[in-house]
Amino acid sequence: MLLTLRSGRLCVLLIQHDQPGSVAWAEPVAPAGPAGWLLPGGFVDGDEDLDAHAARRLAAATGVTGTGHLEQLRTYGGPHRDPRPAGVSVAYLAMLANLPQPPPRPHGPGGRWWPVEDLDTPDGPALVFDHRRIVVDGVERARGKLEYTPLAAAFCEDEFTLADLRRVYEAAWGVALDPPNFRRKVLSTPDFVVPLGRRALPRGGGRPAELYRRGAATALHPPLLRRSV
Amino acid sequence: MLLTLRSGRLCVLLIQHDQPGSVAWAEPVAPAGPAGWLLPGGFVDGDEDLDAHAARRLAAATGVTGTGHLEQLRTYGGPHRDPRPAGVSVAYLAMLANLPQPPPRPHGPGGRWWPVEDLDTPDGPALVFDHRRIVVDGVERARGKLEYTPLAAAFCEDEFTLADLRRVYEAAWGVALDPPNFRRKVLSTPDFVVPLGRRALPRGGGRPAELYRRGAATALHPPLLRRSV
DNA sequence: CCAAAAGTGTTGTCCATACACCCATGG
DNA sequence: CCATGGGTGTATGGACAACACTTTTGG
Repeated sequence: MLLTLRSGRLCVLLIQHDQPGSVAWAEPVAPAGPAGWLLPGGFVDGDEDLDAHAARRLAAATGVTGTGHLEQLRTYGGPHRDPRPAGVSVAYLAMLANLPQPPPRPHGPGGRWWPVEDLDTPDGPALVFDHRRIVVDGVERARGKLEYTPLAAAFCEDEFTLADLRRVYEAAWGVALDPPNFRRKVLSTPDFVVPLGRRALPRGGGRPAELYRRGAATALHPPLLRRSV
Repeated sequence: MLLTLRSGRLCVLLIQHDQPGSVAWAEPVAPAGPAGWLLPGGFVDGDEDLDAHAARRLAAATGVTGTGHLEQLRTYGGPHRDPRPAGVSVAYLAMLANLPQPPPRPHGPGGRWWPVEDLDTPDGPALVFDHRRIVVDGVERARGKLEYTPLAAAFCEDEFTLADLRRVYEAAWGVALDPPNFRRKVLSTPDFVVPLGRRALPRGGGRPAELYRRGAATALHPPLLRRSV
């Protein structure tokens, strides 16, 4: 399951489920079930480490290697989940910087980025099998992890401004954050970001922002809590 | 993977791995590898929901049904993890109130509760395969979830005092908490605990404590953060 | 000069910590 | 009466939200 930020909205990559064939990084099932959208996925050959397998797939699919973030989400299993041979699905969650436009589709069913907020609207995609549940779990995981890990940087390019980082939180949480306070909070969290001493190119009015890259922290102390209740 | 609190210490249930046979709730592998300790586990028959399967196993193993907490931890897979036929292991994590003494062992290899703090000491158990990694992951998951979920109540009996609850945090985190402040924090978190209006039996000096049961909250707002840094 | 975005300063409020103190029980 | 543990009150310090203000760019 791939998450990214596009036009200030948190988006998930879905594959149209209505024709046979496969794309470079996805092996959707043959069109036995109802039409709809599903998550890209495939099968493990059996004797490979799960994390390594997922990383290899992700790299093959997107070309992204060093950047972003990839982690295991959860394992879904049991009967009545999809018409494939009974078994379990180990879902992985990837967070990536804005990929170049719609993803490549050499041949086979089309894929596109869907804003997660559109999933439950009439115009949104209908997810087949238990994939809606997986997407909900993944989005909730990402939203939660933004609070206490430096995950937000995975949604940014290697060099980013604090406004870029703030927009990740705003998009994922659907809130507006106060820029001055956000800046102080991030800079006061040790090893969250590292200043590069350079500035971004100005773009249409406004003072150019300083550039940062991700720091070495694996957890945020203190966490950056979302205003709840 | 079963966690509980025994004598104020966080403990994990391990099975001795040195003789064939099986116990009611565990099916350890035949003694092909080195001697040591492993987590109880078994095999899924294929067509059952993973969560339901884990819950059924847990109930069969301990007799515990309504209380405690059970959740999926992570899936571990790939080669070189253990001599069993290649495949993946879906680890589940259960948190339970103090079970009656060492767990039952009708026949087969022995099991016992090990304090997690002893795992890396010379006197501690040597874990085989990748089970040490699983235990570390599970303990860390439990420690983290105490902060932002009402998980601590799962380690207590159905009716408990705030001191019982506090001792869960103290054991899991290895810190001492200030009883007055802990009390205020818990009571000010909506739906964390519900007062019963009764008191526990006094036990050897000291004022009897009020009794509580778990509330309906699924997440703590605000979280009960451990003092870090 | 004006608008827009980045960044700094300031202040009031809230909350957690630390600790003094009171309550209820057993010996 | 004392020791022990449960429960309440309270002052102080730190953190954060809100917002005024300065800086630096494009038009």
